[in-house]
Amino acid sequence: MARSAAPALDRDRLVGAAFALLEEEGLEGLSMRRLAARLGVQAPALYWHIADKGELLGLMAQDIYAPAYAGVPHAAHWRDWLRGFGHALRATFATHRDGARLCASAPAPRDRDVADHAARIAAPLAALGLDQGRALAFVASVISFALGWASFEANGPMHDYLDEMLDFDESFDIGLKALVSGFADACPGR
Amino acid sequence: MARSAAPALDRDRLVGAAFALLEEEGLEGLSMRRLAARLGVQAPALYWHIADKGELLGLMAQDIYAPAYAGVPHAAHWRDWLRGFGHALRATFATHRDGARLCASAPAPRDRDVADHAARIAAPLAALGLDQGRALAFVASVISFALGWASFEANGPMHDYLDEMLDFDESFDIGLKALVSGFADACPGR
DNA sequence: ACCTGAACACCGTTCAAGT
DNA sequence: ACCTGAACACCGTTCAAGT
Repeated sequence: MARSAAPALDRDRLVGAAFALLEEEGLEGLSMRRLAARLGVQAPALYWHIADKGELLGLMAQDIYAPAYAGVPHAAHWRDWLRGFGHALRATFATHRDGARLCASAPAPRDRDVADHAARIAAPLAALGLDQGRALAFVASVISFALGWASFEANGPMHDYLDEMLDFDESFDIGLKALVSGFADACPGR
Repeated sequence: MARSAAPALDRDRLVGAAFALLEEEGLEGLSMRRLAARLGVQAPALYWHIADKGELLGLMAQDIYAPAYAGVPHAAHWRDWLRGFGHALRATFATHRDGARLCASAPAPRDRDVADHAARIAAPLAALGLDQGRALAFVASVISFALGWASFEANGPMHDYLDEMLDFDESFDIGLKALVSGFADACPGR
């Protein structure tokens, strides 16, 4: 009953090593060949487990976004939830080197059930009384802002000067607060 | 008095051809070798006119941003100016294929006088009564939002679904309005 | 089922050498 | 001053072949 040896690789080991490589070398250093070398394997071996580099980036992006959704503290109002989500996004982008750039360049997942995905994303806001249309629009706005801010902070055209002039954390907070409280105008009633 | 022939290349021709190539092939197709081929020249010739690909991307990013600043309609209030700027940014990102991705990935210019640059950016808002600190923070927020929105729209994790659910132009407008009107809270007095 | 070896069609960049 | 030829050190990906 000798079973054959377990495969050396699987998707989890692959993605894990990719994150380690990203941390050490940054996004430009994240090549399939280097990843293979770190795993003690030849580059083509990776293609048994994933279709192409785009899929790898997509898996990594999911792992970056996931804790942001999971990490939003309980909120009594959808505005509080959005603010919490914005801060969680900023934190998760900061956790991984080049995290925002990776998420911006990762292709959208192919096979995912997008309707289901969108429903899950809108769910926390729907539970707080927001219709799905507005919920998605607001979430999209907050993600865009956080994503854009991280890109801008990393290498925007006036980074050097802003670095002296501005507290990035505080200014992000101001922008996020403004964005979310401004959503009130787009909501009837309250 | 026979003068030597004019050089075949200069920075303007180079950047112009780069934009044409970008339009046809997208950001992944914008390689130094293809650019050289389109100009009827060998790749190393490009390096006489620019230091590296980063500099080329930086020049292109400037040409993308510039009309956004120039195209903001006259405004009586800094909030109107910011909204106009946001729409101008969205328009200019849409004008060039992969415009936002290019701007997000272009390295910051090296030699520029950043203090002067920032002062010029803040100037229209300063003329409308805003202090430079807030002016920069607000401009940074609007750029981040527009940049992030364009990235998100291009290949965000829920693009396919949003495409059916959401009018991107309208939702951008809602987000921009929310952001700008929310800045009132960060301003004392009015 | 899972991985290797060799190859294909590319990159950005450097540098001596030509004119 | 401006450009070529040849090279270096890489890429992502495919595919027959091995085990």
